[in-house]
Amino acid sequence: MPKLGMEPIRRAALVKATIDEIGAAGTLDITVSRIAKRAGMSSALAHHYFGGKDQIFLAAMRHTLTVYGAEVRGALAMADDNVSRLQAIIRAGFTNSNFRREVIAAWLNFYVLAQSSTKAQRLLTIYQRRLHSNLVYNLRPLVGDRADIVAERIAGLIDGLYLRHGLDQSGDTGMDAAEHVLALLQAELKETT
Amino acid sequence: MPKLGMEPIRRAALVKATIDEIGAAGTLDITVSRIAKRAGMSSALAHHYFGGKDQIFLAAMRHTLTVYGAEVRGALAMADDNVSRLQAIIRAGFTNSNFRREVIAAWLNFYVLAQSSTKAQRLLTIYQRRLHSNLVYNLRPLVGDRADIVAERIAGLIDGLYLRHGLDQSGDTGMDAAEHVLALLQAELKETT
DNA sequence: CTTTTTCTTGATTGACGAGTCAATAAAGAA
DNA sequence: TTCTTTATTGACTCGTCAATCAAGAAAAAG
Repeated sequence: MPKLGMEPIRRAALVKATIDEIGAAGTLDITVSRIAKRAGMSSALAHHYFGGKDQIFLAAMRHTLTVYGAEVRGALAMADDNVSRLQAIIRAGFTNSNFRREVIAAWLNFYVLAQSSTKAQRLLTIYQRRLHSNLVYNLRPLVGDRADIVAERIAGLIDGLYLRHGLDQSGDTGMDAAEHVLALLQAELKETT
Repeated sequence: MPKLGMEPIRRAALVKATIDEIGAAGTLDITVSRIAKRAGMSSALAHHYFGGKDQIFLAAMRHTLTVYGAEVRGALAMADDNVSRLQAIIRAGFTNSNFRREVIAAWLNFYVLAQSSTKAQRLLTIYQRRLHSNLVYNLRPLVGDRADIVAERIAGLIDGLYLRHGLDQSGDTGMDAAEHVLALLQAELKETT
């Protein structure tokens, strides 16, 4: 009973299933069959729509990055001065939709994938550059020349907290983590007064 | 030409080869055969001495952690006040022996492994606890109640910079990264005066 | 000079998984 | 109705790899 226009639905289902499966396994070492089963279809169909495992992973990564990007843009729209824009950027990384076990596991594994896949690396670099330039743009008026280095530091802490949260079985919420980064921001702002 | 007492030599060679292979591949998705070949022996011998792939990985991880631990202890021995002890702890993570491509790749992959292997997680937790308590112990006299939270922040930044350096093809040296963390330390110390 | 212990590997097994293919089925077009 | 396009899967191929095994070779023990 083939209904037409299945492609986008299947693709979306597979992307979601991929992230969930990575989250459940904690690894990229998962089979196409399992992903397909989780998405409610045969592995052959997954191959039909995506061509291969790599491309499924890439699509999942692209999706994760897109969701994150949208979150940032949305948060930025509601802030009007530099400080609150910076806070918005930081907070966006720790919203409930991003800061979930599966999503964090996916991020971590995308970092690993980026070590061996040029395409994955390219995607990750885009994210990093966007974050960096967003930060620098809003930091410049506040800390001048130190903007670049402060941005590096903030981005580093964000990534580090993500990494640690992956293992953390304590009830640390995303907001707790965000507070760490916001505190760093405050300290850095005070530094240049 | 079997010389006696090969076991420790073979084991060490395999551990080193494992880290190098992970570094070269950027993944844990490497074969026992390749590791063995890199260490100059047959895969059968690798199995003979270690029993299985998991145990090879665990041994490599244990080794990495041990090297790091020794580095910290050595640095601590040469510092006498709290601030310089803190600086020593931080710098130890970024020495040339630790902050090399292969080693960073290995760390990153051990983080991933820890998501699916209880044994790996246990090892990583030990490292994290040791770092945390080292930091807190020396921070307490300086920042009082904030010690715990500041330690968390410093550890997070360290891990984050590691993570980012894995991809970074810029010529960022370990010392550049260490400076970031030391700057955070300074800012936090100033905060509580 | 046997016998035992340690070291070593080539060959093999058995499982698993990515990707392909041929076949089926429904929907729309002609 | 017949043809074409889209959707879908079970079965199969082909390769890879972890793990095992049987056998050889050299040192040490007796």
